[in-house]
Amino acid sequence: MTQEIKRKLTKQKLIDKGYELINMYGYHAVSIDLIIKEVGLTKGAFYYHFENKHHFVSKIIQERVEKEIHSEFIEPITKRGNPIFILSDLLQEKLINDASLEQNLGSPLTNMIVALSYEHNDYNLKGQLYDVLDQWKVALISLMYRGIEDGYLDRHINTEPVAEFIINSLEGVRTLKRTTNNKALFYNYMEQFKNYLDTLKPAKEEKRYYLDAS
Amino acid sequence: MTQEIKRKLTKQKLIDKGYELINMYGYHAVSIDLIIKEVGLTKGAFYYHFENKHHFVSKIIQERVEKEIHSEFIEPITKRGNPIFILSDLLQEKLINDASLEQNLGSPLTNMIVALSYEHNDYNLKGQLYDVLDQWKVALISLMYRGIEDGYLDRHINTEPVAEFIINSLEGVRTLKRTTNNKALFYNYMEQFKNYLDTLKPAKEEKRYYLDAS
DNA sequence: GTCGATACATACTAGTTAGTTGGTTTGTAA
DNA sequence: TTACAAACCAACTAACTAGTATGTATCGAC
Repeated sequence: MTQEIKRKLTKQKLIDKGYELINMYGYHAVSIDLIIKEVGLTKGAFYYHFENKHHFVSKIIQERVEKEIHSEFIEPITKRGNPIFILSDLLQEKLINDASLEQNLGSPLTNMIVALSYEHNDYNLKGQLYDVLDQWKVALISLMYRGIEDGYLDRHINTEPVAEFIINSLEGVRTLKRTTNNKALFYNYMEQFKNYLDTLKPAKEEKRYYLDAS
Repeated sequence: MTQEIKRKLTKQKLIDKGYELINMYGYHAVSIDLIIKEVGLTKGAFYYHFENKHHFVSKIIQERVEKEIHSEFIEPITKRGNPIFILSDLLQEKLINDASLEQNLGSPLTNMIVALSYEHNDYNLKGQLYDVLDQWKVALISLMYRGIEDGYLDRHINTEPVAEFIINSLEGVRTLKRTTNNKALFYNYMEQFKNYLDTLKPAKEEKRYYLDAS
């Protein structure tokens, strides 16, 4: 048992440091030599746990990138409620309040996509990354369907384009944040993101009549 | 004269091939050896024209990335007219109609940002990339101010957040397009982008009263 | 306590990397 | 025509790269 724990700990240390460095500098800019030096291990340890560098980054994607999208952006929207509030609260939390969420490193998912989309490998890295995006999209669509059922969203919205637009804009702003320390970028984004979400509200024809009558 | 032309031609060939390869595979994945092999030149030629690889990519940014943002996204919006039509027409053209615009290579600007933001170098690459974004933003803000003057846009919109949101979402969708061949991603984006632009219209209180009265 | 497997460490290889050095051709100005 | 410089070529280097081969300490089952 002790042995198994130590093994998993070592493997995790490599994955964590690899994730950290690759997310900052990029897959090709980070050598295995650097990673093992940073965690105080050796080549033997690395290649005992991973077949090669592609396999390594594949594990990073599934152990860190995918899980973080799940815990940070999928799990929090897997509930009932007003999607407009759920989403704006979530992004407020992640972009504004949560300073621990990497502020200038962009989005790990996009970083990997840019670095690995045209990489020849045996692990279908591109497909892995696409799947993460797809799961995220599905979660957003589900959220919206519940929102429609409960009358929070207009019945006529196209859920898939909306889900994609949310992901696109969020991944975009996080990525461009890499060029600047200006926190206003996230504040400004939140403002416009909320404006966009408002377009999803039901067209309140009845309510408007009511208001106009008063 | 012949000599000067040939010199500039050689330099341009290196820049063009470097841009093409780096945009696809990334800065660190593309070696100088590969580039010169592809254009049929040698190390001597490369280092006659460029101090080093960082200087090379710096030139690529200013000769290709920056100029393309200008000609593709800044120059076309430097005119009077309804910003909502100008912008949706432009993106329709670039994302849907113009098949020649690289379809699955993402945005060269974002690609460079992801690859070079944390690169130690003597050429302020990060600042170069930030400046391109900033020029783009300024052009969008100017477009919106003209649109406000002419009554196409609401006087109360925050032009800077709106400009940033447009850039964020567009760079986002182009980047995520790297994971898939599905053209629907761009179609869906256009749909929601237009919905977002509609939020910038003037709040037609008079008109609503008029319509309600009819 | 022995013994084999586990979890590494050490030392190495072959290929690649950015960059350098010195030479060669070619245009051009006198 | 000569002479010089611009534009390039060819061969090299030192450092780094991913990956391998082999050795070793420690753990746990018996």
